Amino acid sequence: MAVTIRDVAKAAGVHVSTVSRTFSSPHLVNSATRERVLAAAQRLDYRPNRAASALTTGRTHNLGLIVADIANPFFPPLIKAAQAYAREREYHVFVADTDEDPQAEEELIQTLAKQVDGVVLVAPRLSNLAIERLGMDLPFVVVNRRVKGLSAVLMDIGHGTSEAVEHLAGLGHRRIVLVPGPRASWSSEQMGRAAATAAERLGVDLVVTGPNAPTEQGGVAAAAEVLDSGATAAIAYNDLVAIGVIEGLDDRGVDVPGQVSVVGVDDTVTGRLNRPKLTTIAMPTPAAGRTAVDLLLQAVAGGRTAAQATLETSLTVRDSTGPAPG
Amino acid sequence: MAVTIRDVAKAAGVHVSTVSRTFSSPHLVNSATRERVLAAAQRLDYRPNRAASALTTGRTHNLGLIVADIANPFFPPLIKAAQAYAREREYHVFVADTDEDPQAEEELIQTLAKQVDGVVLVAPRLSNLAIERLGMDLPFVVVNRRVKGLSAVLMDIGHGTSEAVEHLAGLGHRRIVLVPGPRASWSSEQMGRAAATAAERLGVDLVVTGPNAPTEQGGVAAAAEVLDSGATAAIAYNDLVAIGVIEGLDDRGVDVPGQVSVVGVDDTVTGRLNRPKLTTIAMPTPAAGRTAVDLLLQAVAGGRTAAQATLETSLTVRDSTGPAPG
DNA sequence: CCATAGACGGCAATCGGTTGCAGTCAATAG
DNA sequence: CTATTGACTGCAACCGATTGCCGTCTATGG
Repeated sequence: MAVTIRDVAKAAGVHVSTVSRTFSSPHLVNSATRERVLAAAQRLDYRPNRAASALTTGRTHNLGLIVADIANPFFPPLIKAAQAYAREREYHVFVADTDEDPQAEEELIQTLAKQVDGVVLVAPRLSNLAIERLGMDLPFVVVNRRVKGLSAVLMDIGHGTSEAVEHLAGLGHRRIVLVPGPRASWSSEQMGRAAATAAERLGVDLVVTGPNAPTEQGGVAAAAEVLDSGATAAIAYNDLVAIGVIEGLDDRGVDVPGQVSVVGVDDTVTGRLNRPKLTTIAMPTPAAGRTAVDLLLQAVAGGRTAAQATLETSLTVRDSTGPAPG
Repeated sequence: MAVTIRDVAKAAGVHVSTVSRTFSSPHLVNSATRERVLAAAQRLDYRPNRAASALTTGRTHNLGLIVADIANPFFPPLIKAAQAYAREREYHVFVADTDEDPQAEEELIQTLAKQVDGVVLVAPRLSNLAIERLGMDLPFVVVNRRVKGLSAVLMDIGHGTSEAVEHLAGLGHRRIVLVPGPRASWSSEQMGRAAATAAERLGVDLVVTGPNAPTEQGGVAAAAEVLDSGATAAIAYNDLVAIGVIEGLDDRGVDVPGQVSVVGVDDTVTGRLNRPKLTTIAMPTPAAGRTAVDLLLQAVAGGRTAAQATLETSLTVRDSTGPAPG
């Protein structure tokens, strides 16, 4: 039914192995022969059967991309970029979603393992130990996490956080409250550290609340704490939390940015379109997606090199921050 | 290296064909034998190689899901649901993104064709003819489009649109402006028709502007036309456009919903978190994703049955609509 | 003019499962 | 007691592409 390598071989008057070589190692076949084969392939609209080649070579030309929640606005730009970049390199991407469940994550990896050449894990929920173990069988790249022996892409929230603190201090804020995410989050930690350093350097007070759910509700709930802290500016774990905080403050009749300034993290569409437009620490998610695929393909092709890439973040100032009141 | 069917056969003391049958047609093997095989498989942590089975059966157990733009907030919930539903049925999903380019779409389908059992096309940009042609080789399901001979999932925007018009008329608006999307959009057409019918029935004026880009910018640009129309309420092509319209009106000092009411379409997070919270026609995107996969698997398993599923939309009232001024 | 290296391309085994066919064995009918 | 049937299970030929090995042919050096 479908056109196979044999049909092409017959049409070009050569052996199947020659056809195979024309595609996988062209330098091994005489250019005249090659032309003939390519012409026949073209004419018959031949397309190699990847399953067959996967069987012999062990390379599927597929990658897995595992995220916590596709619908969380943080992920789509990363998925989009990773997928486009992979496609340019003749790889297809399975996208899967764990619904934030570590066990689902592990099962997913297991079933995916045989069908992909490698997997990108974005902000995995699994324990390091589990990931290391899985990493022995299959190349992995982790994003926003550090796991011994695996390549990693880290979005360094530290720099952006410092910028945010400087920005707020520059606007006259003397007391800033940090509204972190879930307790175990790597980026929450990074933010805390960077904010503390910057605050000390600039002589402003830093208060930390939380932990909070990384959602709008989490932000709404945190609004009370923000007010109690006596701070005039808040840096939230991500844009959703920031929006929640703004909403919670609004419910209490507190104006943003008039009375309290709020900074988000991620630079999602949602934040960009929010009103007031969110000042936010932009995460280079498309670059992270591309870099992750890049490192993964290196690991697939090359050897056990565990490379690290650190991507910078920076502050994007919009309308949710303003001069300190008074 | 990896555990194969032969290892399991050896461990269980049976022939490979028996192992194969224990998995693919259990009823053909004696239950005692089956137990033994399963135990051995379990012990060795055997996982079938899908590439191998794809080679003989022609079934890859993979599906393709093609959307215009992963980062457009309309798609992620659909992708998420489709993927989860497919996984329950032991299918994996390749997600790919055409960047709104019909040619990329066609190429993508071509390269994907050999590696999937079927493809879901969401709001394809290709011509019907091209899709029909491709559909001869591979099962397809189209979402929000009708193509002869193919299964389709339609989100009937008509009902939601009528509700929106009724809602606005009930609030005293006598003149409503429709802010449609791109000229060729199927749903724009549906909306136009439904809005006209409802408006006539209720005796309110309906003005149509556009066409507009389906983005925030498109909405901002359309704000002037909205004002010129003299309408006190607008129904936009989607949430992004609605947000743009609100922003454009705000720039001109027009209050929403005080002076003009605005209704969006899609019910995206972005709209939900907008301020004012968007009144919107909710699209059942997760259900559409599931239904599409469902119909696709039917087409894959069964025959050439072209089923149609129509999903209803309905109005979700929030804060961007209010009583007509005056 | 002959030996030899190098370039090319054919041969066939192989990857891991699947499946039509046939053989074995015990139970049942006659 | 024998023929027949049905339930299992083994055998081996595939699926489509890859690749190590080897033979052939030509060009080149001595």
